[in-house]
Amino acid sequence: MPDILANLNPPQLAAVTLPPQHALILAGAGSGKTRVLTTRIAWLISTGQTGPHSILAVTFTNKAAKEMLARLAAMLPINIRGMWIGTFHGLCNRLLRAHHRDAGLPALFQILDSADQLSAIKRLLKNFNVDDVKFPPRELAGFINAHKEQGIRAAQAEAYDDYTRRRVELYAEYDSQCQREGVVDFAELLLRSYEMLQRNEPLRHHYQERFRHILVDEFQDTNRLQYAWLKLLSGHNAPVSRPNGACVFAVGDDDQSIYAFRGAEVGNMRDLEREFKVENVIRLEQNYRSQGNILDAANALIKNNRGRLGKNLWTDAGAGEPIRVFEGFSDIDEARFVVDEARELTLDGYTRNQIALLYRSNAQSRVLEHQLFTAGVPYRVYGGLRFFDRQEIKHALAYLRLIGNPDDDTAFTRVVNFPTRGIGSRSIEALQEAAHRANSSLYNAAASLSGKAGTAVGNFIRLIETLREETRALPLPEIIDHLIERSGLRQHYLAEKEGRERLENLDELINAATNFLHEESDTLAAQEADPLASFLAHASLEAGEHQAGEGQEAVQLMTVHAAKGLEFDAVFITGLEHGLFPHENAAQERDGLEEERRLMYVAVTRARKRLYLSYAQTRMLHGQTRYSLPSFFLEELPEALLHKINRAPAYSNNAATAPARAAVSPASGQTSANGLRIGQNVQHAKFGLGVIVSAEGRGTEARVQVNFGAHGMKWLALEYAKLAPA
DNA sequence: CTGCAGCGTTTTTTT
DNA sequence: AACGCTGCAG
Repeated sequence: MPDILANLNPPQLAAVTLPPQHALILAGAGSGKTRVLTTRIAWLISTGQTGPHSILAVTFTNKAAKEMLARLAAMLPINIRGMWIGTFHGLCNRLLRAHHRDAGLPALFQILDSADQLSAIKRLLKNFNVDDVKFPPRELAGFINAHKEQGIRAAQAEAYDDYTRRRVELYAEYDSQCQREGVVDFAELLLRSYEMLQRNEPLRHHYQERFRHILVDEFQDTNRLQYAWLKLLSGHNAPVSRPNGACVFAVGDDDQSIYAFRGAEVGNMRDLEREFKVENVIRLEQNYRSQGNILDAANALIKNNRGRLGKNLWTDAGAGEPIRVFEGFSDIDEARFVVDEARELTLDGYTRNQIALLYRSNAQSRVLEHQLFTAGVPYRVYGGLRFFDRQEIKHALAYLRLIGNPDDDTAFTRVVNFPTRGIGSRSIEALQEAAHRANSSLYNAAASLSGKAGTAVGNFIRLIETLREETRALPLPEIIDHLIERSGLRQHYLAEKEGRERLENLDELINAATNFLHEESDTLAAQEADPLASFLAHASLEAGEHQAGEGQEAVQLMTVHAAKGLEFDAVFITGLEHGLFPHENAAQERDGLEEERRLMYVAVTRARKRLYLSYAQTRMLHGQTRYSLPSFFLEELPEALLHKINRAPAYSNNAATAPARAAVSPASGQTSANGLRIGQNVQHAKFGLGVIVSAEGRGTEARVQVNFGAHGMKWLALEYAKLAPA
């Protein structure tokens, strides 16, 4: 056996070889967190302290789970099949499949992704004649999910006003609709399995006794419910010495908590320490990733946050290069710089895979993509529209879902008239009416209402019945192939102008099913007897990393969120503008700016050798040109670490032009007599530094709109306000 | 019932 | 700029 403990530093070694007890590992960026986690598992098993059967490891993404599995396979000579390694959602799915009866679910229950959930809610509102302006579906979805993530059912939800009372009612109705349809949303997977274990003592004991070691990655991103779930499963109230109950080994970094917006509670780290009586928190502070300047910048930045658990990363790599800062005239100009620079890097020996272009929001990728495309640089965009989110895929899967579970109204409404077969909104409303009255699914209503052939609805029911019959004995990929054909999907996209890519995606779906059968039969122990159900779960829970050109060397584009856990030789953080990064919406949220800062911290710490920070004076946003100030995060970095890059003015003469105004000239034009132009930085006695965003009127009427960053957006009369160009 | 044109709204991040 | 929804003509 290779010495798996070789080359661990002292704190890493201490963490890996900790005797059986609850543990909290505070692991800074690039400190070897994943390595510690996997080595811990390997050590527990290879020293004979425990078997694979007794391990439960939770990660946040499927990718992380896969990577852990791969590393373990390399470290351990044994079969790793018995281990439960996966995301919270994946593991809960597994639990619920195995005990669907105890959980009160049908064997083939299906999983709603966020889009499905939204359409289920829209349907609900329609059924109950609820005004969807007063109760926006998105908001209601957020309300429901937030409650579930705190472990609160509608029955316990607090209704502090009439409006909320109504929302709570709708929450309850939504849950019964899901129950009737045999579907489960993301949060429900967790809450349902939590309640099942809580209610069912034998089952709970079974798993408490089985899992001796529960290991959690990215612990700072767990929500209340996930914490409670871990607590329950570990039987933490029992003393550790007792024969049942597991040791919880949690690894996290409070400075990298960037999912508070969806219910993550950094406070879970403190709670774990207190409630699980963690005796000594182990800190991993040596960073093996970034060079000194980059790390210094990250440390300086994150110091501005309050209430940290405290940690200071260090490296024994040299200082390395300075951090390069670029100010672009426009977003296009910025993108050009980034692409030029990225090309230079490849000439200097950087491989394209090792160059990442990061941004705060997905919309920003467009300009970068355009420049990359123009320059002929291969690139790959992560996130955005996922494979399983594409409409053609969702349509095909909806047919598959209906075959497995006719009560799935979400699937039903999606494809009942796609491709169009003469079932319009009128018929669907009638169906909904009937289903509502009979308290049955749309499918049942349709079947009993128009049992006789000939009607459009009757034909649709017959189509599904036939599909079910014909595919009964077929392997999964052939089922999919068959239904694409028979449902008319293929025909439909064949006729559509832009349909070629969609057809390719449908073919890719068949491939995905084939691959799924091969891969999953190895790893997932094939304990889910029904391949259809498990493939559908896979489609809901997994982003679908099948993207074209995956093998090719390409520059990597992604949001900062998506970059967490990754590292690159060279990183560009783009769009460092006030209002964009930090995002303006963040100011409204509790501790929003601190979360933005952590996001920036994550971004900075992705870089190994070279880091670029860039921003633009003007940017197209929502179809309009916006003028903004540099992000104040830039000011939080020590000047000595930065190297400002200026480019020849001729290079950036393509700034977006703003319409000419009387008192204030457009950005690209000449400066007007009073020295002001749109995009001009100005100084105000009270509000400080700002930038002119727009202007109107002339003479004594002239007013300008100025963005003062933290002081907000102001309209000022030029006659009175003393604005000095800055 | 279908398809299209025009309109308003959007957008933070995602398992 | 892009998408989804509504309203209207065919």
